[in-house]
Amino acid sequence: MQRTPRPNIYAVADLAGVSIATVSRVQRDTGVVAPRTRERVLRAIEELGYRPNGAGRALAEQRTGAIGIVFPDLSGPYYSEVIGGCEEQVVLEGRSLLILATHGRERAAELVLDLADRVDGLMVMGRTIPDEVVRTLDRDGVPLVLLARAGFDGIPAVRAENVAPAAALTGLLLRSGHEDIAFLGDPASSPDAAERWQGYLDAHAAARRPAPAEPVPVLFDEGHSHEASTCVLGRADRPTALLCANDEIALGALAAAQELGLEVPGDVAITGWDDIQVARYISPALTTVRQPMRLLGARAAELLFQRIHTGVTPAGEVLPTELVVRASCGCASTDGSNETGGGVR
Amino acid sequence: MQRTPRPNIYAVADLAGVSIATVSRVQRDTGVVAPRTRERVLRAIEELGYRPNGAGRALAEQRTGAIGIVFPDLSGPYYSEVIGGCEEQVVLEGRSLLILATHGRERAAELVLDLADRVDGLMVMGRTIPDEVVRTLDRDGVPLVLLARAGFDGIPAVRAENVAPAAALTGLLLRSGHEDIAFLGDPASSPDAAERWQGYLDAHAAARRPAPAEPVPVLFDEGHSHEASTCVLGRADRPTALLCANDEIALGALAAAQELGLEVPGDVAITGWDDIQVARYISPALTTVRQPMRLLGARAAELLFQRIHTGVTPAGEVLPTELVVRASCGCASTDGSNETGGGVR
DNA sequence: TTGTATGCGTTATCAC
DNA sequence: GTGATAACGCATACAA
Repeated sequence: MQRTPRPNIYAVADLAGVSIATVSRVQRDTGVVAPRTRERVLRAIEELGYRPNGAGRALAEQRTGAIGIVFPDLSGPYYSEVIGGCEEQVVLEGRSLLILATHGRERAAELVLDLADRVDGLMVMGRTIPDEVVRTLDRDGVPLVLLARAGFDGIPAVRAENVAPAAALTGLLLRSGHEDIAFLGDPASSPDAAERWQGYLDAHAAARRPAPAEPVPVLFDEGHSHEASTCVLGRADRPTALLCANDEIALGALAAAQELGLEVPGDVAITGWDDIQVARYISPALTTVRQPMRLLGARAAELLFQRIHTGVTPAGEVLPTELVVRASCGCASTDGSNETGGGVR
Repeated sequence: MQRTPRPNIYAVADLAGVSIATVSRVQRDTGVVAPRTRERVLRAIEELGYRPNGAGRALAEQRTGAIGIVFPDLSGPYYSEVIGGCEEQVVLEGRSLLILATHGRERAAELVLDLADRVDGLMVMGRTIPDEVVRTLDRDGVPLVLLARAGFDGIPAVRAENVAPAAALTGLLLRSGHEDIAFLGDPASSPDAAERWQGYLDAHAAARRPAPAEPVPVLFDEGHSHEASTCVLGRADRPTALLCANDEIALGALAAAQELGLEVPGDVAITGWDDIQVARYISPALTTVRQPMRLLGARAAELLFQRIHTGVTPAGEVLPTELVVRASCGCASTDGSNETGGGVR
């Protein structure tokens, strides 16, 4: 295997009979070059198939041309949608997107710090890394935008509203006569779950209902939810409604309910969050809260670029969500679909 | 905003009272350093919060520590699963993953070439870029692995079997008495679609059935399929079965059928491909071909690393798929689920 | 055990 | 218009 070394700027300069400065000028279309010289250089570039080395350029320009995004993991439609929205903006900017999933590893912080040194800016989702690490990066001058969580220390964040729609959804269930609503999700695992739990509490307080039970701490995972739900719904004093922190959890709960011979929503009402594709196809169709996942990624990227370009730190954003009432909660309006909550806050 | 420049290796060396060589040695844990010196250097690194600059390192090491993956787009569970499998391997290797979606842009080739100069190797899916560009990259010495397509010019590829399971699925429909099976998918749009169409043809030939109609060229998109399916199923001489090139297409077809008041599978049988999450939740449950999406990404990454490390070009791989027979095709066995096709070829 | 010096491939600032 | 040449930040052969 004859490793023909990739031609560098010197090879082009030699072939064209000019200096590397001129090659660079032609290549980047900066500065003035005589038409005939330009022609020669272009021919040489073409002939050698020259393309500037990324590392060399990055070093000289003091920018990598890439930005990074960090997730806890990549499973499920949510992350892929966010990535999609982000990627689109990134390409529009003529940059590249580096993605990293920490999978709850011990080394997570280390991996993120490493990534930070290969990009011009970073988007970090939820609690993938400790706040302390985020602060370190911020102080180091790495442009940062947080995702799906509140900002802090002046670091901007893009997120979707949680508390208000969670309260609205809970209120809907309460008004339908449910007195024992269980919350499935782990407030400690993500800011999203925490805020939805808060909304659940708020609704109970607003309705002057007794303080409800503790949350059932399940991960955003169908399998895990299936287990936990089987346990919760198997009890004699089982709840009459499950407010699930996302759709995957709701799916697991739905499966558990059906296996236990429980009718949904007759015996137990179930709601989710995100409005993933399955939500409207499953039977009964899932009542849920739709959040603009693509937009979440897109806006985060836009804010990041704004920050990189102007140097000023933009304010964060809270994107509106939409309550989607379907059959699974037993409170469906006549047409089985309803919208509310858009623009709250 | 006081832009404190990030400390470089010289700053650390100064503070520790050593040369940059020693700092590098300590930092990379290469070479021998006196315990006391090491201690001083580590303290300096800690104090300054030093982390080596990616571009500088990449330039000196002649490797970026990143690899890239190129997709046509990022929508749907398929791509996100492939990325997930890939990302896992990449992190295991201590590298970063760059992703790029071409979205059928004119500039696609340009974007990919640009990406190629920022990574140590590239994975390219299907027909995202012309073969000619792939060849250029290969000749330039960029380690390449193709995804979801056949290899060529000695470039390795990882893909899942298509022809055999498509033929098996078609055969199943033929044996169930279907005489007019339409193929929904565009063989020209992707190698996967092309091979599935080929399997469809093979099955007809093997059964000595008349040459079937031309494929209905719909994209891998639910909405687009919905339109096309409405048209196809609205005809008086509508087909009695639809072999859809993937599950999204099948979903669109299913919706169209139901809107037209057609029973599935009674009036029209429908099959998909991929076995995405919705497939088993929708009603009727979708008969489909499960392909190991995560594994596809993971194996491609592994092959790429093998290539990068050893320099030898590994052979490509064809991963087994699994026929999942559910209700939508009307040929379900007693338990409504069946498996076959694994390991064919 | 440590330091010096060179190279990695660009960009950009000066002279000319 | 064009060409030397100095950064850019790091790794490493070679000296000491």
